[in-house]
Amino acid sequence: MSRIDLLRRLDPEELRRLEPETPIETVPKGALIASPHDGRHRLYLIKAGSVRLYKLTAGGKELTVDLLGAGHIFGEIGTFTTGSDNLYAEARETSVICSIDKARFDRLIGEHPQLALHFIEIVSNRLKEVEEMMERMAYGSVRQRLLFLLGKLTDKYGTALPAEANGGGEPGWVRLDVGLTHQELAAMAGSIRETVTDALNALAADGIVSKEGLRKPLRVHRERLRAAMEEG
DNA sequence: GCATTAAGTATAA
DNA sequence: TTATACTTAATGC
Repeated sequence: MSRIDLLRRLDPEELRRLEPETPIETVPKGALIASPHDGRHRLYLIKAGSVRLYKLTAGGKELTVDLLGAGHIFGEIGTFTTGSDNLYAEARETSVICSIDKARFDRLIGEHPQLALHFIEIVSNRLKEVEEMMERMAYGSVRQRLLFLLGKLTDKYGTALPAEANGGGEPGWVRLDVGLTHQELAAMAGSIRETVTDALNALAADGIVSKEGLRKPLRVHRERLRAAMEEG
């Protein structure tokens, strides 16, 4: 959702100057990077790896809100935020995270006003995406919601698969290498595991997705997925 | 192995 | 569609 590197617009010289001021740390898989309780109001930039953002539901369960990869940003500084409050951020794999505090962010914005515009752009895109999600969630069937979710995830994390890599040598497949269980997909799509299992199997029967194997990445056929979403 | 977790199925509500 | 429950498959210790 925020697949834009906030700082990429700075010239290399600026970045070098900023380097010593923005702590870069390597966090191991499974580590908590930020939580609502740590009181660390910072903006985080993912240099490498991937991060899962989640919040706790009333029932105490974790609800995955978003998955982020290299170049994405998240966090909250002062009154600016890239998402809702009460978010936990967990490293899904060993990741390199760089963070910036409010004072430094403010100064950066002062020195590079274009960064503020860029920041707004990122937040706007996110808002747009969330509204689209709400619409789908409210009016679509589980199949539709799942298609939408898979589409989003595929756009963000899909890696194109060469035609030869597939059984029939068919082109157009994309590998979706997110370690999400049916359980998690269900929570994200507002359904339950069993229904997602069925829906996913139905999609597989329709040739929209295909399984590489149990507990292996899913493959998604972008065009057919788009077409299936059109069908309402 | 044995326990734990994920996924697949079945059946009732 | 969802809830409940049971089976089967993988994975980690």
